[in-house]
Amino acid sequence: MKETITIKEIARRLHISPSTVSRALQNNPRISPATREAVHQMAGQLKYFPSTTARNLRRGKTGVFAMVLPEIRENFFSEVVNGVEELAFGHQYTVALYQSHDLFERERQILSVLAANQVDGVMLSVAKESQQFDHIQNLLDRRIPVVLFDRIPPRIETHQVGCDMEKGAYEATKWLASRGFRRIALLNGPHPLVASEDRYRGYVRALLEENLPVENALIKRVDLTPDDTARQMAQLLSTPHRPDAVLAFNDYVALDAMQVCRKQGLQINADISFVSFANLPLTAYMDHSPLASVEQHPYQIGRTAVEILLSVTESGPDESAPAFQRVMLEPELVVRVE
Amino acid sequence: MKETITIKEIARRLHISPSTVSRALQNNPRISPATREAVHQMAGQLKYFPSTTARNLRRGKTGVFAMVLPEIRENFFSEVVNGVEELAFGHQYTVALYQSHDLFERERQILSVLAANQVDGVMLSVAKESQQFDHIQNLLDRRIPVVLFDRIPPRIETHQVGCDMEKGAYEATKWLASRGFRRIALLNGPHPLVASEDRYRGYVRALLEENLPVENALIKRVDLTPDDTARQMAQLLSTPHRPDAVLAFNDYVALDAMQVCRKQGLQINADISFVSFANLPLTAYMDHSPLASVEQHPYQIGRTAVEILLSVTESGPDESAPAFQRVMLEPELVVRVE
DNA sequence: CACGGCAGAGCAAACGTTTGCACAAGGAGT
DNA sequence: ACTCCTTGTGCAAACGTTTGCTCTGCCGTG
Repeated sequence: MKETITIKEIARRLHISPSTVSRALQNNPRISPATREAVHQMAGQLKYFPSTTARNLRRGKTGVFAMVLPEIRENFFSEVVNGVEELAFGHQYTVALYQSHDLFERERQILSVLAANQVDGVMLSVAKESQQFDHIQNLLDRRIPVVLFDRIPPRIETHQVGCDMEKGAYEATKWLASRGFRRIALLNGPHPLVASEDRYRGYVRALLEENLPVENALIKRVDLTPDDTARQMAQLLSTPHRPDAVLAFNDYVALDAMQVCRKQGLQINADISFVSFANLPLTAYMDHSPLASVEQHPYQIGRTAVEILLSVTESGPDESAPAFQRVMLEPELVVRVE
Repeated sequence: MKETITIKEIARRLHISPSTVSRALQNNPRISPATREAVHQMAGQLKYFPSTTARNLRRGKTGVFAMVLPEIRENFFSEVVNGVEELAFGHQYTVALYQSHDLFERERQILSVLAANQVDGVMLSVAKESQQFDHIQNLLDRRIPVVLFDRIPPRIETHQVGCDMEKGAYEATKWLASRGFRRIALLNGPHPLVASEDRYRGYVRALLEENLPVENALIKRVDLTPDDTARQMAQLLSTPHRPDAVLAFNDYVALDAMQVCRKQGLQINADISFVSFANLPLTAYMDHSPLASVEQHPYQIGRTAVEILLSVTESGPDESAPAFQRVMLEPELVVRVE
């Protein structure tokens, strides 16, 4: 009973042509104020909504930005999405969400769907499994703009936005040193992640500057599962001189590690202290949270990613200047008041 | 240089008609195996991907389910999204994400965009501000299926999926009573939310069953902001006989309330205990978490919402039987080991 | 009076698919 | 030899917009 009402319908009722209606709705100056007004009124009266699909087909755009990330439930990522949605919605773009669950195969599948759907842009944080990146190149070959964020694989020529974790690790380590800690351990992330290397470099740079020794026994890598974190932390504690402070890959790792310490009877922030990355809001509620955390500004990362996509989509398609944008946000060391 | 390659292109190269190509790609039995094979091969070779936009226009579908919720960063909601994405992706649907930030006006805006975009289905958890629901009815009038989840407003004739919070509150309260607590307070949510009423009824029912008095002084409503929670909790503590246990609207409220108690020198789980809703994973890391929490199975809620949408979209459009589905999941009281 | 220009509006093609119907050729049944 | 299916394919319209071009008056200028 409810016929979808189109531009043609409006035209029919007003005894004018569809093209005139279209132009009137776009406030094209070539249409007389009188007709324009009439069209707008009729459109309102009939509750006309333009068909986005038809428009997309005509314009060769979909109005969709895709967001591909490992796990939406991780606070960091949902905060990124928060920023993305905010800005994208303001510019009439739809945000399509996809989770890789940190699985390479799933990531590949997702990107191939995106290629088919011809989205206008993709924001991607790669799965920790991913070691090979043809699937990304594939999108680029199809002229779909890609912004890599946070987890940025090497050697892909495209836009990126991240937070300078080398600096974050450096500052965190320096801060620990300035508070008198001498045996600072690093509970780092898995190897494939560039973010792990960044943290490592910052950590080492700070230690050297502070004339503290860099000891292999104090540096562990975890695969980001709670089990492995527990294992590695236990190892740290079993060394002859156990660390008096730990720089953890992120808050989740820190929390898991702290559990281990507690179980071994250590008092957090007294016997051993933690600093980590991410600044989870919930740690504020804890009795013994990490002393400090490196804020990565995920909301801002999300906004920036969208800004980049908007700038390449809205402006001319090519400009013959590829000019990939690479934004590196400044981290911020947030010290908790104890 | 990279021409988008279409069905016509394949047709041209094979000297057949576009319609034949289209049918061949759909494995239509009317096409001979030979041509079908040739088409598939050519498609693969040219890396052909069908234009989803064109197809959608033709079919009058978009292949998009929209997800509208207050805040993605709230663990409960991101867990729902997790379930939604999982199932939707498996059925080749795109999940479009929108946040209302608990603002009615924003919610209205979003739903009107969705009406225009002609999404194939909407999953909605209303903003806590929303008191009036014409915007939802609007979608329904446009024949867009709507599934309301978690925050379900009254008097809207459409699909719903929620978790029985009356029962959850009842069991939580009974459990507290069984542990010997006698002055059990309720830190409830805001009035407009049906969920608040459900909790209230369950709470009262349990108290009556246990022959405990229902005291207005022990029942407070918060607007879900930390400030207000702090205010209401302080009031609870200032009553002559302060409560020995608190049933909180959700974990966030519980955590904020616990902060207040701590500041007043009360020992959590000794002087005063908490039970709440949501079962945030992070509370597991806390030294003093709520004693128990009512798990609402958000992941399952998400899956169920998508199942409903799939059932109404995939099957015939109308069947002349409106038959709205209403699913009520069983909550689960999760008791923490201390 | 002729001509150029301009304002306002319409025609029709295009975007890439899908699909009802028509069509051709061949084989089988009468 | 005639019709009548069957099988495989093509024609063309449709989905709802957008947009380059054309067309018709009309006004002002020379």
